[in-house]
Amino acid sequence: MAMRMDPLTVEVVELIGSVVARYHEEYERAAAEHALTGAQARVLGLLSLEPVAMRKIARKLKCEPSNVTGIIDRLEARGLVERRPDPADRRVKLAAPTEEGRRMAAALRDSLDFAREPLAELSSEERTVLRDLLRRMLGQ
Amino acid sequence: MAMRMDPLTVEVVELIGSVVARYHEEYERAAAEHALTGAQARVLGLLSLEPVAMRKIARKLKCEPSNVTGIIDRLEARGLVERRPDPADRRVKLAAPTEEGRRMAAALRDSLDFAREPLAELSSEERTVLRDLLRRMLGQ
DNA sequence: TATTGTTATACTCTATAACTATA
DNA sequence: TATAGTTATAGAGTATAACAATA
Repeated sequence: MAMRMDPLTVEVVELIGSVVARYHEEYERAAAEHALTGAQARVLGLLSLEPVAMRKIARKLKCEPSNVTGIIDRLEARGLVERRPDPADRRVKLAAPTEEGRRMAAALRDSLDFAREPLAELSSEERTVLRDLLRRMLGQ
Repeated sequence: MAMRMDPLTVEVVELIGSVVARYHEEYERAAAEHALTGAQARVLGLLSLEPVAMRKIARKLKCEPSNVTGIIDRLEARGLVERRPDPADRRVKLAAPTEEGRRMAAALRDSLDFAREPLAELSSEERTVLRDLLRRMLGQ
C-alpha cells in the first residue's frame, strides 16, 4: 500500500518529476540539434572515453544486445563510429568514435547546460547540501 | 563554449543524471509490472484526474496529436480508457479512464516508491532545503 | 557447451502530411 | 478558413528467438 505523504514531500516528489522531465527534454533537444536521437547521443557519449564492446553498451543502456547493432549501424553510416576487432577475443567487436564522432560528443557535452547553469547560482554550501541530499536519495 | 566546472558541481550534475536515470528505470518497471508502456502509463496518470481532450494530451506529452490516437487506441482496446464526445464542441474527443483504468492508475501511483521512500529518511528541514534548491534549479 | 554479435520479426513510439468532420 | 482528430507512412527503439563465429 502507498504511504501517506505530507504536503512538503508531495511537493518535493513533484519537483523531482519536473527536474527529470526538464532534463530529458534538454537532452533530446541537444541531441536533435546534432541530428541525433537520444539513444545515439547516449551511446556516443559512452564511447567518447574509450572503445566499448557491443555487449557492454547494451548493459550500460539496459537494453538487449540486438538493439545495439542497429544504433551502432546508424552511427557508423554517418561516419561517427567504427567497429574494431578486439585483439583479445575475436568474438568481440569494439565500437570506437571517429575523429568526427569525438568532436560531436564534445559538442553534445557543451550543449547540456541545463544542470550546470542553474547550479552556478547556488553557493558552495548549498551545492554541498544538495549533493549530500541527492547521495542519500540514491542510497550512496 | 562550455563553462569550466569545479569538482563539486561536476559531482552534483552527475548525481542529478543518476536520479534521472533511476527515476526512469523505476517508472518503466512500474509500468511494465502492469503490462503498460511508459507512454501508456503517463497518459493513464494524466486522465486519472479528469477527462482530457486528445489535443491536450499531446501538449502534455510534448508529442504530435497523431501519436495520441494510437496510444489511446491501445488503452481503449484493453478496456482502461474510453473516448467520450465533448458536449461543448463536437470536434473534440475526451479520453476518460474506465473503472478498471482508474484502479490501474492508482496501482501505478502506489508502485512509484522511488522518490517517496528515500525522502522519508530526510528531516523536515532537509526536505525544505531540497525543495528550495530544486525550485531554484527549475527557475520557479 | 557457452558466449558474442548479428539477423529476422513484431510491436510501440515518433514526426510528417493528407484527410474528415466540425467550428 | 481554421481547428480537432484520424489515417497513412516511414524511421527509430525495443524484446524475443534463432543463427554463425569463436571461446
